[in-house]
Amino acid sequence: MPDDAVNEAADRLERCGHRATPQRTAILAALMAQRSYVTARDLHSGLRRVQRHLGLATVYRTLELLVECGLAESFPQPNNELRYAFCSAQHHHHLVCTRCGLVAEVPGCALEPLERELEHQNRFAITEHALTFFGTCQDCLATSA
Amino acid sequence: MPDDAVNEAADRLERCGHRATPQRTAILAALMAQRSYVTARDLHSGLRRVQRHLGLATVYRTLELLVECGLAESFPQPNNELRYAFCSAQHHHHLVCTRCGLVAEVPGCALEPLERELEHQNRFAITEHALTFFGTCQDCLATSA
DNA sequence: TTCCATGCAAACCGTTTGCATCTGT
DNA sequence: ACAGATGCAAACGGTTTGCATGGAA
Repeated sequence: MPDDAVNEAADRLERCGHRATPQRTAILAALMAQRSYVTARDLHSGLRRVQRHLGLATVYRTLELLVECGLAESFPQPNNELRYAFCSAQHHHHLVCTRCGLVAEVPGCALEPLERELEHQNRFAITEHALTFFGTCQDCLATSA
Repeated sequence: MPDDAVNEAADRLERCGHRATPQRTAILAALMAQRSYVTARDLHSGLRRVQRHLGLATVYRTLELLVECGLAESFPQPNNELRYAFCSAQHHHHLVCTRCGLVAEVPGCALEPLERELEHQNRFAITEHALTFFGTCQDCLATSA
């Protein structure tokens, strides 16, 4: 992950009124370096190699902050844990590989006509939606072939 | 909720190789009677009025069973709890009212052309997707007006 | 009789909170 | 000096599990 991308994200954190401390920057960089969505514990154990006294609570608090600032998204799992992925600020959907956990962003949205139709049919004022595609990524397809 | 709908669901449970015990049928009927998605505890405290010794663990185990048989869907919440809703066996999406929690099914799917396009663009074999719309239902719209 | 299902309580585990300490401004 | 941030450990809360009992085939 290039440093300037991390710096840009750290700037956004400050613009939201929060300090970009070394811990937070490290957590942010670690999250941005992931290919798949991860748990707080994943990040914590990875980062402990570098920052020996990093607290797990700090990781949780930072991830919550990142979500609040639109820098991360949380994916509640069926087994009751939260996985996090760095994400861009604009609207997007996700492709999740069910084999390796890779999460890719799909920019843009082609759902608006459908939303208008549903609103009319159901008398429902739609304000947001969540769309995630599950499947197998290119690498995993290659591995299994 | 009409009895025959409950019976039909109970039959499916048996076809999946599980007994339709009085507890399970009661939990199923209670779930089917909900307008919104509920927690295991919600169902448990509601049902205790009728079945005084119903165990919370039985509710959890039954809900897991219903999901397994395609009779219910679980909605992991950001605050780390699971909410459940009865659902039909065929593919559908959901409309969730963020004010009252109502969950409505939207039958059918208009996403297949989009999926084909994404598969091609991203070299990703899509096997499923989850689509939920959030907004305000008719009743809540009326109340706020 | 055998196997599945239940109720109860204890264990589990991811997450949150309290609090003393530390750090940058 | 002050407000925000951190680390540690304890508390929390939803969910799962162990186990003895109960019930249907």
